[in-house]
Amino acid sequence: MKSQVEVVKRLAQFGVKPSLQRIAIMGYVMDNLVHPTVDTVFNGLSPAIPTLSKTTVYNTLKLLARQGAVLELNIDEKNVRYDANIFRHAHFRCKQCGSVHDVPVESVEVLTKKSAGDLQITESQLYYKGYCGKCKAAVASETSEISEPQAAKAGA
Amino acid sequence: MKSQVEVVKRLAQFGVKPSLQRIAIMGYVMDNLVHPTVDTVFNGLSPAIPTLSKTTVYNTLKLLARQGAVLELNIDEKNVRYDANIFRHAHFRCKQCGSVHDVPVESVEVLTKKSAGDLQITESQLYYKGYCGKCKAAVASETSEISEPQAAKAGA
DNA sequence: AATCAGAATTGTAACCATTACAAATTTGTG
DNA sequence: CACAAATTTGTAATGGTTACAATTCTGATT
Repeated sequence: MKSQVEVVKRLAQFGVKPSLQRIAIMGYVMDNLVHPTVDTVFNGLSPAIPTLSKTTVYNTLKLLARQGAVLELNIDEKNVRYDANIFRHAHFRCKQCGSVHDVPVESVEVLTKKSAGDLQITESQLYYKGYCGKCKAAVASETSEISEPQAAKAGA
Repeated sequence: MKSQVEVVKRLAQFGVKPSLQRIAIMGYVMDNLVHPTVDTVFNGLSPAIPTLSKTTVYNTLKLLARQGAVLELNIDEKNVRYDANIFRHAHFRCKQCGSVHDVPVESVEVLTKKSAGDLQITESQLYYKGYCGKCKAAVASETSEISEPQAAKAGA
């Protein structure tokens, strides 16, 4: 549980004026580094802030992303995901269970801001896809076994 | 204009049975390497194939992507984009005009398939964002005009 | 050629994440 | 306290994508 002070500090650092909702949302994302979606954040805070509107969650996360206080991930083709870890790192999404994991980037220079030709680069994202530890085994056995074409879906 | 033979060859190479629509769609994407959206492909082919259904374009492009005959780009948060250039390269999207450009990847090893810890990586995408040559100048003059309190902070 | 099964295509109707918008509430300031 | 600006809220669209059932096409067999 991040202290309120740390959360407000993050907001201030990126020029976001604090409010009850903004502190709660920023705090939630800082506490839950599992790359939550808007719905996840909303459902997580809704009990504590019953008046919270989903529109506020949308707007606030967009604001935080615009100001650089959080990262906006488009690795999930369904929903946008948010990441309070703003240090340089890559992301991995499991094609089976949909979970998103952090991946350290060893060759940092590839992601560094720079100009390529006449393109002025301001941001970059490195996305990996594949199968996470839990799903790897299940998928492997599925494809190697002859039986059930669809049925075997091993509890993920 | 790619020859029909080349298009059919691409389909065969990735195990896609050819049909009038599939050849047209695969051909369009091979001819138009500007990372077209589903709508662009549909509008481009619609005059020549008046009976074409947008659902077919959706289904076919998804099929081609699943088989590896084209790349599916999620760099545009609005629409999925498709790329017939399946050689390893990165992409850049202009935050102003939305155009998507190819970017050669100098450090190829970062994008190579591998296993990171217990993650089995099968695909990767490197996305850059910023301002293209055309928009760079316009945006620069905009922000430098009168010093705005917001612009200074958001620069990061 | 006629038939028939499976595959591919089509069109319509949903789905659902996201945004637009206007009203209501809160906040800061004199 | 009062007023203006900023923030939050709820509802109503928007629009890309998918589900689904009906139709059409393909290709093998007779």
